[in-house]
Amino acid sequence: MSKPINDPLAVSLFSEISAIDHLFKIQLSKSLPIGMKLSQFAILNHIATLDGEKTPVQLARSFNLTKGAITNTLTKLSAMGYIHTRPDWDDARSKLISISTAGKNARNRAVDSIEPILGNLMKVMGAEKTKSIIPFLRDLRIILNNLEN
Amino acid sequence: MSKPINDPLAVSLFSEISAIDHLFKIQLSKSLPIGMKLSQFAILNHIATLDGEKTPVQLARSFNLTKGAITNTLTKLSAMGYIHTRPDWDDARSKLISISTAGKNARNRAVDSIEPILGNLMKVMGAEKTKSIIPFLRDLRIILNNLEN
DNA sequence: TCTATTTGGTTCCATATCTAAATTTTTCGC
DNA sequence: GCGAAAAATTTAGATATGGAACCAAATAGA
Repeated sequence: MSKPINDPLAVSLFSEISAIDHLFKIQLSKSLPIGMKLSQFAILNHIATLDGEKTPVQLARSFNLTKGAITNTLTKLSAMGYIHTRPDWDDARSKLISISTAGKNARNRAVDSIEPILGNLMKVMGAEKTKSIIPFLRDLRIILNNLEN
Repeated sequence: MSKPINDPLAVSLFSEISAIDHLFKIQLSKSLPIGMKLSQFAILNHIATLDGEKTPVQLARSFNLTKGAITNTLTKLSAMGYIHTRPDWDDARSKLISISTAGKNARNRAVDSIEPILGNLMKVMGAEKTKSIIPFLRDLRIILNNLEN
């Protein structure tokens, strides 16, 4: 027999996460240098913190986006001079993306700009408490990421 | 003096939340009845769980969207017969939105369809653990929601 | 080796959202 | 009553993203 549980706990969890994500993105988008969009910052920030080279396909996997979407965003980042591109000498089909000095500066400007908000949030929420939450979120993200498509 | 902290904890927190939100929405969108979109389900689910009437402006505030965006989505929900609309007898400028039987059915179909995923997630993550996380998320959501615009 | 398949990337098109601003109608404070 | 504010709609347009078709290069296998 069917047994619809309709888990209110899961609904609460994802409702809160969805709301937080939405609200934070609103704040973040206000902090970006003019001309830079959220999708662009996400990739720029990812490359900046990883501090290495990434191929478009790797980025597509990291962000769970299609190759076309990544191509689109990388084209814009390149037009703004925020990234460098070089061939992959081991695989002529591929290319490697790295962040430029201008890209680092733009990224840092954005991060500095939201820093007050982040700092205040951490102060209110508590660093220890926050730190204890992250593993849960990471596990959840990994499980979701491994679901069959 | 300026003291850029560049809080890696906050970066981790919002990175994970963003990834979770994105991944979950992918799964959810696959579970929706054909023709129903994510933005429509979000509103439908909101009205269904609240089990009352809402004005477009209230919905716009709940979801942090513009009135235009809500009008757009409500028009589509109405065209599909998922919601009812009636005048607000106390304020002729306003109107009240409620969910229809067809809307409830469609919403329940969607929820039933993701139920296996949700159930499995809760089993893996642990109901108690999840329950202990929610207050943190709710607080964070409230703080973000109260930030100056 | 030759062929079939897979993979990295790009392009093009469709569509989902959403914002912003202008507009209409109604309400409300004074 | 009047002017300001609020509810809802309309319109125009920006953005992001998926999906499919396509090319070129790599790779597996017979």
